Amino acid sequence: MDETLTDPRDEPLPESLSARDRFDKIHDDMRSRICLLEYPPGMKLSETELATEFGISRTPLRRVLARLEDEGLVTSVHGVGTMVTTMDMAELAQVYRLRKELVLLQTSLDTVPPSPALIARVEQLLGRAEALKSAPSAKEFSMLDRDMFLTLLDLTANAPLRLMSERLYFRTARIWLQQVTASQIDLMQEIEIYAGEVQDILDALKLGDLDAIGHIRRGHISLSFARMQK
Amino acid sequence: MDETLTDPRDEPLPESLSARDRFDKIHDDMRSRICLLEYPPGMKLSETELATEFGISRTPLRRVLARLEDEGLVTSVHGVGTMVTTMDMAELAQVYRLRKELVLLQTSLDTVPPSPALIARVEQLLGRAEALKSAPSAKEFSMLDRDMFLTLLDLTANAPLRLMSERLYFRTARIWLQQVTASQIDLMQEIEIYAGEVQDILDALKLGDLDAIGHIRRGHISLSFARMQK
DNA sequence: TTCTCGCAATTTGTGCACATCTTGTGCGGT
DNA sequence: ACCGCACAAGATGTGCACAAATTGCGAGAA
Repeated sequence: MDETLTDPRDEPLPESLSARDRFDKIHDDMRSRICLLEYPPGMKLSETELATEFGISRTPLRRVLARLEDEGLVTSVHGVGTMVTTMDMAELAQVYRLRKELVLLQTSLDTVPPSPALIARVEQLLGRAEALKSAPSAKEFSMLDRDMFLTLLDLTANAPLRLMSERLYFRTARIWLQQVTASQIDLMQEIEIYAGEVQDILDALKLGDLDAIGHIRRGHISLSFARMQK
Repeated sequence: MDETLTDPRDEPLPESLSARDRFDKIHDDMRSRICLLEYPPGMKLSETELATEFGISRTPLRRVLARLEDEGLVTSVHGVGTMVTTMDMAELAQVYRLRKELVLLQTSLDTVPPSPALIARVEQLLGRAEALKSAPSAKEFSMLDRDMFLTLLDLTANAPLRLMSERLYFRTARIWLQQVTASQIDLMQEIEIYAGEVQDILDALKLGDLDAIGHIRRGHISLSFARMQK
């Protein structure tokens, strides 16, 4: 691995953020790394290494790890280490069953009518989905799915629902990506199906039929999990 | 306030728990204090005072506060302090609307048939409810409602659903208690209604009709919130 | 009197050294 | 050769001192 002590990715880090902003940034970064399998399940994370990499001390980094542990992405054991969690099928099934229900609530509870800006964002996402057909990439696909999820989350104004849905999503996203990477799912087929789903959602958005969106997504989650199990 | 430096309540604390157990114990304790209005909304909490009271240093206590902040029970601001959060009606309404939906899932998603032990526990709770009629106490009522909630949570085996429902419950319980204490709700009336609800739930439990329980509870949550608003 | 500026007190956030716990390894006995 | 125990290495957990940030108070000028 490389020798850079400062964060080597993205922005050159504006060097003066509030403590809270620093925390959020590092948390999102770590979560992203875990969900994109940069830190695969079972991997041991070193507090001191991560601290020096982010240019902070162990104390604030431990707060990030504590939150990731609350979210179920890592587990820390005294004297042993901090490991990225894994998930068995039974646990995964529980999360998927719950997500299937919550996705309906996302388009029926405290909904906000889709703004033109939101529709434009989905159109952009559709473009990315179409582009993936000619250049398949599991990681790009995963990022697209994440952006799509976060975009559609704006359809509900119910803050607790948004928070819980987000946590559940980030809990399972990496497992799905892992299955794809292990070729247990045919990537090209998934992309085709996904592009079709985005198109359907976009049509429903333009019609303002939020209920339809909920059921489209529910069906997609259900089938996606079914394909994972086979 | 008194001068005791060690935890004055419950057990004499077995003095040697694992770090994780200590954390959980202090967290549950703090959450309980907040939900029973011992620490009312807006109250400023002192890290150093709490640390000395629990007989630990600020470092592990800060971890507890961080988790409570994640759960939305307190907020910490650099240079200002840590305050117990308050909730406006709009936010409260969002949580209640979501809880109304989740309570249905609790008796329809990954359900486990009610064990005789669980039924016996509910029968005990019914006894407590009846006893409250002759000796009304807002705090006792709140603790009864909490125990009832946690007991019925055993009807679902879906771990993520259990976790989320629990967090949402502890988020609103104190606000409800606050309204009762402020006499904006007639305590005696609430107890009567509640005892009736427990009886209905018990009957449904004995029949194994979980779906009925979901709708009984949903109705109760809905009406309870309606009475709060008036 | 009133407004403004600045300092001091208080509180949370951070860095670092040390305590505690687990695990692997190697030595010695059987 | 094998089993067991003790110790060392390395990880997380804790305590403490200091840094950073906000707020309130008070002195001084207009």
